[in-house]
Amino acid sequence: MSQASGTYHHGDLRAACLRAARDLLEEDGSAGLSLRAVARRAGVSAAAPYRHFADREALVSAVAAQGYRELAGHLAAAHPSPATPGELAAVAVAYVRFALDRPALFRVMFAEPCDPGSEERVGATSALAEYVQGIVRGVLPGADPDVLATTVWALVHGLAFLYLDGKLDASTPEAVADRVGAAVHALFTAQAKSPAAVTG
Amino acid sequence: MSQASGTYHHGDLRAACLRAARDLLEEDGSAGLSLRAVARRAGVSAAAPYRHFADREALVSAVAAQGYRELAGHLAAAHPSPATPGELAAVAVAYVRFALDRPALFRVMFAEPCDPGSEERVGATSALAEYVQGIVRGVLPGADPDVLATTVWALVHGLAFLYLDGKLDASTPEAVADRVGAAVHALFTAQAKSPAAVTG
DNA sequence: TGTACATCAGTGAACGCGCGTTCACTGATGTAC
DNA sequence: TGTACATCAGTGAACGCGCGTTCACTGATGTAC
Repeated sequence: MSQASGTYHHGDLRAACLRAARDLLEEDGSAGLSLRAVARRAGVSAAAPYRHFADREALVSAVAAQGYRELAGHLAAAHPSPATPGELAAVAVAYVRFALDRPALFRVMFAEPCDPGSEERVGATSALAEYVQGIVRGVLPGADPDVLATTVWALVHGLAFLYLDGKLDASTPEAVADRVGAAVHALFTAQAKSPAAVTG
Repeated sequence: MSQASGTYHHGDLRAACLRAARDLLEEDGSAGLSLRAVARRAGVSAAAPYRHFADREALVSAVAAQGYRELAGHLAAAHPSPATPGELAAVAVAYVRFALDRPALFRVMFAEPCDPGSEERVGATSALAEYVQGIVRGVLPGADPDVLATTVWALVHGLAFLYLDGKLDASTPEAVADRVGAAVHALFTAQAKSPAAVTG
């Protein structure tokens, strides 16, 4: 991914643009994410990115899609196939950590209604949704996986945003992990005892 | 608020600007929210808004603060002082409805880390946080209100975003209310049975 | 009640800026013979 | 192996645009005497 070996003229400009976009995002926020700024940072003329992206929108969608794939990778790394609430909590913590470590990217990923014109982006988001659903199905086979999966996702997603907005204390990784873990456990405790509460 | 009675030259331009900003937001998304567009829509010269807002940032913060106050009002209207999980669920549904009815405003409210320079905005957000905490304290006096309040808030907030992003079916108000209510009940069922799951 | 004056909300022209996008071009790469 | 040619990634100049913001101004309002 970062080898930049297959160079034509300049190198792999498409990858260089995506990298530049990621850097700009974390430095200046989404407002700084312009095609011209990306070209400047990649050391290339303003028109060069048009060889690889149809327009600004396409660049943004590609960045978001990359973010979705990275997020899925991080979740899998936290636990490849969680089967208990505790293991699922570890995945939840990884989700929130991802948001805290790449705040601007995370915001771009969820800032706009998903542009249905970007196949790459649509595919990446639905893959993530199915992945979350699969995890929940593994942890709690009895419940309606669709309903419960979105409930868990909502909880974790909401925690991520509240941390990002400074509403919760994110000063230490431990504090974050404790709170996220406790929240997930609370939900699954309820499910184990009375699944009808969510499925009914 | 919308009486526009105390007119000087043009009317209450400050209120007119806020209204124009709200309209633009829902029509064009946050990208369309420029000072010039607001002035145009209010039927006034491009420089006029500067009599009421220091800069664009101030206008955006004022819009967000107005949103926070409106949201608090909607929650209170759903139930003035919820004391049971069922009543709290009604408030949660109102929260999600607010987001679905004013998607662009909701996104502006939570799009950026709260600018600490805007007293109005900071005040409105912390008032909302305390309000949520107060509700949870009323519903479940035994638990640690801070921890549980943020957990509930996160769940509802996350549901709002997933609906906004089209990840959940928002086609009928009933479907939304059912899912939101079920999610809140799940969390509180767990709390009633084993509060240590969240507080510990 | 009438006049003189201070206040200040809104005007309109102008500034410099960075943006997205286009265009004819250049020059390195890869291919056919 | 060497030459001719097609391809196409990247150039650089240019376009028109809307933006935020400033400035000297105008003219209605409200106040002091």
